[in-house]
Amino acid sequence: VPTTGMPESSISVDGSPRSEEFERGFKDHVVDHKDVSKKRKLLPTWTDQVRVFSEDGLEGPIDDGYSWRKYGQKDILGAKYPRSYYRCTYRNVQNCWATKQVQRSDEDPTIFEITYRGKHICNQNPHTAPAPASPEKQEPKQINHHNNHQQQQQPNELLLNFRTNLRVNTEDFDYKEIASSFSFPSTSFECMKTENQNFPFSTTLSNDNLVGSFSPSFISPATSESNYFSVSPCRMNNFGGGLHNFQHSESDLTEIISANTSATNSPIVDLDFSIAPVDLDPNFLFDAPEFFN
DNA sequence: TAAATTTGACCGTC
DNA sequence: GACGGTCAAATTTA
Repeated sequence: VPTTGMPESSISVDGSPRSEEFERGFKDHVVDHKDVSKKRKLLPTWTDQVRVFSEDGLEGPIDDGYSWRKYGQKDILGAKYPRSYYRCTYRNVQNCWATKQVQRSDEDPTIFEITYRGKHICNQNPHTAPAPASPEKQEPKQINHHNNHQQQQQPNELLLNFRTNLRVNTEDFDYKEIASSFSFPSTSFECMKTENQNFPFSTTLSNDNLVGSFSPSFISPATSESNYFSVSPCRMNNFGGGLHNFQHSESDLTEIISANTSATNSPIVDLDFSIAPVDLDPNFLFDAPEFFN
């Protein structure tokens, strides 16, 4: 299959199509593949980790609010389970280029790592999105939602998700780009601080390696199972939702943050998730206007 | 019958 | 050449 004219060429840095690029990509079917590759790398990318409880009998519907169409599956070297590739159902209709990859964890098959790439620009109604039949048939949906202006979730739906899933959220973002222009939302910080005792972020992200800004306890909390960070989903929503829009990374920094919403070691979950998400703090600083596209 | 999924092939990167 | 990501024809599902 010739890949010329691949519409990915129209993807802008933040995952949103730029009209002129879009038109050019379709009219001329001219693609600079190097350019495509660069832009792919620049797409905002973040990762969620989701645990599915099969024992509670709730296999779904668990939905992240968007409609996805599977377009591929690959066996990954060194991984027990194949990786599935999904794109937005409305890719062609609404030119929404959001994609995600679902990889089942080797260590714990109930955990799915979902890597999102690109932001949804489609105008789909989250509550009319078709629900997956089961976590086995289709990947589980993450419990935390990177809420932005396009995605909201009803409390009932959240409740269902929390009952069915265990966790989680990770973020990878371009510290290089945000380091000088970005400050954490004060509200989220405050939440995390009070809730997690000592939120270990430095408010100045200025090192070559962002992970270095985290305390060991942040990366490897004293939980029994794994490297997950216990924090309420509501906080992670704010935190992640704020951050993932700023991922323009060419570095592949991954797994910076994980939230553990396990019923066994995070009893605060049920208390917290009903709290309405807090809007981005007005002090949140942006340098790049295209963040808002 | 339209939409979604499966799956082998293709392509770019390393 | 190996690997990961994507395409699209074939197949399945609703």
